[in-house]
Amino acid sequence: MPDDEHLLRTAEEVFGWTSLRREQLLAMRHLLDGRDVVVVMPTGAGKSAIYQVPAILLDGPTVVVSPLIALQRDQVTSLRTTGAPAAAAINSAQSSEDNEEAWRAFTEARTEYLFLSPEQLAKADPLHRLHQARPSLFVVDEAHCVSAWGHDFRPDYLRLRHVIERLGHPPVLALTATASGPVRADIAEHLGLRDAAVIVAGFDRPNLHLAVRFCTDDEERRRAVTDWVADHAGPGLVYVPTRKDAERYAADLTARGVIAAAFHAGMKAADRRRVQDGFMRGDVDVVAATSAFGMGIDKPDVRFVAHVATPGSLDAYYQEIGRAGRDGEPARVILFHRPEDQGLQRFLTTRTLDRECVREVAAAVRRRRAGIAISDLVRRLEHSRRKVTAVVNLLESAEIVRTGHDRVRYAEGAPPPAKAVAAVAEEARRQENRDRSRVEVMHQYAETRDCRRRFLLGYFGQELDQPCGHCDNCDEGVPDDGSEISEFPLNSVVRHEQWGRGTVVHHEADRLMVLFDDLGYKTLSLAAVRDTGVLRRSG
DNA sequence: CGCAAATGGCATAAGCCATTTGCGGTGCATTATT
Repeated sequence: MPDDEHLLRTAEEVFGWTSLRREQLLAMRHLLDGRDVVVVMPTGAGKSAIYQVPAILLDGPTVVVSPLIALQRDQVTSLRTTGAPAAAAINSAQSSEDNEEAWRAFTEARTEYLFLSPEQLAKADPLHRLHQARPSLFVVDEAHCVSAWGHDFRPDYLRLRHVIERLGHPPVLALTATASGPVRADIAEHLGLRDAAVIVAGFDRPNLHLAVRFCTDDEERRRAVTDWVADHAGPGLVYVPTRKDAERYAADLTARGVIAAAFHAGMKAADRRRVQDGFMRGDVDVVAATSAFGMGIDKPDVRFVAHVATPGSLDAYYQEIGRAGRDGEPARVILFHRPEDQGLQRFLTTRTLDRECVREVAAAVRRRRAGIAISDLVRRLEHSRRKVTAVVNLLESAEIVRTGHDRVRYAEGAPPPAKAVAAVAEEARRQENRDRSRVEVMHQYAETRDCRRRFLLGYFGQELDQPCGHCDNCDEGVPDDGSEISEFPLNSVVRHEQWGRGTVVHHEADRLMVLFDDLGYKTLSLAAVRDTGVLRRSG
């Protein structure tokens, strides 16, 4: 029987789905063929189905890496309402008895879907048990976390490629709702995907009206935001840059008669749950939140998402505004912008490299000819696990060390530890520059006079040849000054004499924005480019 | 980098100004104490 029929029949018999979307079917077919797949698809479009169905047809259990325990729980619960085989999660929120029982069921092949954090997979024992169960499918859910968090906050995300290799590289599926070109490449690279099929559904959300309001000082902005929110029907979200602002905006809004609550990672778990449940039920109308709020929130009727200050990248911004208007009804997206906000983002993207720690890790690895496990490094050195892991990751991308299936070894011919520090610092600097350039693009979105949707979609590699007619700049009338720059069309590959290879991502008046492979995003003046001839098309 | 809180200097004293200092976002897992 052909794959499609198998898939469709399983989808209907087990899950009750009478049809599958073209992209879903395509991704599933690749997985059955043993191919790695990256899928970028909006929330609610049925991303989970892409692994849930083939999991049943493939002989062996499915491992799902999920960033939040709450998400793991949601997935297990939702699978249990279907006719699918057993699902379980293993994490620190469960008792060790429950975890042990889950492992037993899994290794005895009584469980089809197992949900885990990347941190679980960084431990030797869980990895060993996983290996024994011979999983036939490896899924990374919310895969943008690999790129967004793996480089510093949750470095075990960058260790997943070794986990995948250890498991014999079963077909890997990376799922996310938001990923620009470089983020997709980052995901594929750091998961060690081989010739992955990349399936990207459209990014456009035409029902969202996009706007930016410029504010000169903080007090003016507070008034503008509270006025605006009080004037607009919820449910809505107000994203703020700090925990303190979350509290303050929630209080200000409450004083204005809005049923509002704060949400940030500094709150007690019980309070967070209360706010989230209240928002889902409709008891809380507006949540003033830091970036902690949102993953796993799938509320269809969010009528607005307002931002106090720009987040660190358009990727993050798109992720956050994507929570508006999922029901397809009109929703408003507005950014209350102050150029000074960039300061915080610059601070947050600054990587303070502990050179001494790098030297110690490098030296410790080098002493062990046979290699050393990260957990042993942590035991020997006076640094946190997170820090040691992040340093190993940096050493690895600077090609000072290599990782086998469980140990880190010094690379043959690599410079000694004292010199390795410089190479690592260089690598860290490159990453910082890329992050900074993304902060800069976010800033340019806020200041653009072009159609905002065109800017946003261009960033994600999707061309919009007409102004959208549904953003503040279009409402004002986008100057039609031939922003087509014919010699460097959108998405064309270019080469700069100093900066190397890049891709054109945006045109505006007499400027073009190019994403360089090594440097990140840069804005170039067309006049200067024409005069000097430093930029050429290449392919 | 930008902002707010803390500190310090002035000196009839209290409070005002200038300067310095500290802080700023995401979660997992683990472990020692109530």
